[in-house]
Amino acid sequence: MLILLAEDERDLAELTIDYLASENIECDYASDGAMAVNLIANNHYEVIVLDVNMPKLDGFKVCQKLKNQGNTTPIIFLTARDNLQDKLKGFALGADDYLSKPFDLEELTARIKVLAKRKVNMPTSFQLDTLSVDFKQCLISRSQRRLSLSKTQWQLLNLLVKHSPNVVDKITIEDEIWPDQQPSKAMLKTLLFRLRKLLDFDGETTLLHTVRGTGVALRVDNNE
Amino acid sequence: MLILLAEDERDLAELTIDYLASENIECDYASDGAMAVNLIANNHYEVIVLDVNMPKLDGFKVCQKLKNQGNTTPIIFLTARDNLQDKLKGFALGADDYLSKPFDLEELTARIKVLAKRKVNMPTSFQLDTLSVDFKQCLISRSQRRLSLSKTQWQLLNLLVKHSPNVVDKITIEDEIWPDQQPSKAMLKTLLFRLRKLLDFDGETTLLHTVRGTGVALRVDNNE
DNA sequence: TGAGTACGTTACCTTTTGGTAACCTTCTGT
DNA sequence: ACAGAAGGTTACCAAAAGGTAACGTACTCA
Repeated sequence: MLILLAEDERDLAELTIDYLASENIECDYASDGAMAVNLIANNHYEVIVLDVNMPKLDGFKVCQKLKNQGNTTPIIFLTARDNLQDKLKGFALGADDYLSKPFDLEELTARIKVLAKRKVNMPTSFQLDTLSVDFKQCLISRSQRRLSLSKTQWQLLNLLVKHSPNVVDKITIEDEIWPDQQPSKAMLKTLLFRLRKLLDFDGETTLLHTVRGTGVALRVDNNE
Repeated sequence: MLILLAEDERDLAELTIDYLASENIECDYASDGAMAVNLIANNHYEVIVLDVNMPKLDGFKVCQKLKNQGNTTPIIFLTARDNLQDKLKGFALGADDYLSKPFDLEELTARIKVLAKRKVNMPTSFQLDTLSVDFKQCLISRSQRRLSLSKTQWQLLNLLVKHSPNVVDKITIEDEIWPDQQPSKAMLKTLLFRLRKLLDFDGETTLLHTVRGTGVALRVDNNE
């Protein structure tokens, strides 16, 4: 699970990030409001933890901005002051939860998990040529024909879809699918081969294009 | 908006009810856990506020009971003790929020409103193919045939219904059903096997679909 | 107290997978 | 044109995932 932590006290942030990591919650980190807005614009977080007091843009402003953009990611505010007015302001702005510092890391974790559990959205379906994919349902078909992918194949496809029609380079793929350590170079070759066999059969247009020396792209390519 | 307040201190309860009324939140009131369970069975509340310390059945027990029945109404715990262990226990049981006494009525109001807002109104009944389920009454049948599920089976079914027709990840299921500690991996297998035996018998369409490497989905799947 | 149920565990078997090596084929720089 | 590199294809095997059955313990309820 990936969340965003926006908090200007570095020590506290570091401590928090370490603790959350041990609970399998990965953190992106912003040390001020502007950075937070930026990260949020470019990433998908399951929960956003916002310190109220931050340089550049305070937590309230960040929250307001998100809500104005129609962003519905759950937000937890952190505040140094145990100030009722602040809390109410936070809730009025659409906060989903509120913690006063000092807080227990375990409690933060519990609250993050509660919020994450109820959220849903992700890019769910994708169409390209005669290929259609629904990641939520884990359904995929090419020209009406239902296909069945293995877990790793889904991962790879997901990556390709996310970047389509751009090229995803081999390193990126390897890091994503085998985060622990490098597989033999043959592995990717084989994985790709197997996925290709499933997607690009018979008379179908080729969708999985190798870019020699770089990586792979998922797209329709009329002239080649 | 109608909520349930379960709290054994009459004075506090009265005060709270009055205040909430001024905010257009109507309260049903239970002075002990057993009464709370009773009221919940016969009414529909948008939020349930549970005191942890109550005669008959304490707040935790009430919560557990609800979750076992597949009830998903948001729950806020109240506790006299500002005790982290209690909080964590509450969250583990599926609490959505937690307030320590003494609390500000305005804060309680704010939190109630937050929870009510995002409530997704789990439909009380669900139909799919020849399967029909009524969560409120805990009734389930397939092709007119009445089935009887255990509480864990209800929990699982509830989860599956909530996500249907999407795939529910094995991890999600395990976290939901055995929040405390990881069961042996065989447990889910067996649970699923048993539920499947109940739901997908004889000539009925398969509704419980395993997605290898990922999880399970409850849906009709015509072409596979 | 005793039958019945729920549920955790273990064991066994089948199917699917993920990794590897070996061997082609195509491309590229010199 | 040729050597090497990059990529494609295949076959093989061990491990993982899943389905099924059976067993024992604990709990429930009369």
